[in-house]
Amino acid sequence: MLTGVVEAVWSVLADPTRRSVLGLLLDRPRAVGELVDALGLTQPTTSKHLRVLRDVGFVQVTGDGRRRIYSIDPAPLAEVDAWLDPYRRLWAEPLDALGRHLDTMKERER
Amino acid sequence: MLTGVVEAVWSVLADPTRRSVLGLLLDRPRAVGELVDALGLTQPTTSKHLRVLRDVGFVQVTGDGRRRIYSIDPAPLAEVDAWLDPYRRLWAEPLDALGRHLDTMKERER
DNA sequence: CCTCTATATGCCTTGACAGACATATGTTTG
DNA sequence: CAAACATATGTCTGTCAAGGCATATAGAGG
Repeated sequence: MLTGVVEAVWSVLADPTRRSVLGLLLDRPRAVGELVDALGLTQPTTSKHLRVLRDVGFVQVTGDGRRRIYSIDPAPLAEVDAWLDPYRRLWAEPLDALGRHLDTMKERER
Repeated sequence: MLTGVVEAVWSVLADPTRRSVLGLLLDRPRAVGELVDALGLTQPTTSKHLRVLRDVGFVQVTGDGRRRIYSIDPAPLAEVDAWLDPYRRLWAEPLDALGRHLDTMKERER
């Protein structure tokens, strides 16, 4: 429950390349070379993104000989899901929420 | 459904200050001054964050005289929720998903 | 052991962005 | 309308990170 990690989760997801990697790994685990081809980036650049993803716990790596197979780890995404939770009522019962907002605005004085 | 907007949603949420703003507005709509006090930032800096949030649709502003009351708009958050959807099975049925992953790994040949 | 292949790391450049300060815009009140 | 208040915008600076290239590490095969 390190607070710095929570912050990191969002910055990891802020990058579209890394979200693409997660999309590819959602399909199935993949070796680095596959990801390089799919992303159209350099191998070093790809490896660096994988490093970031690994550090924050989005992916796990299992060594298959000289290849490294990366697979997804859902824990950080579950954290995002949890963060979203208190906001869900806003689109779950939109009319109700709107009414509550208007009431709150009237109640304001300061 | 502009693709650039989807990208923007994540970069908006990448900033902890802006996530704090959303948290404050989840409680109730607030004027800029309130947010300045709560965040401990300069008023211009706060206004710039609000500008970003507004541009991407996270907040709406309603003018109450010289004050500007900001309230939350859940649409972009719902987009994040939708993005998360395909990943949810990973922590909804973890054992099942793990088994499927292992199977997929064996299936790999290249 | 030397080479080839697969992946990782170091260094560098460039661009984006958060924050501060100064200032502009707009609104209320006297 | 002038002054005070609330908010917005412009400009500058420092930081950080993404991407490329060069290079280091590590396993596989001859």
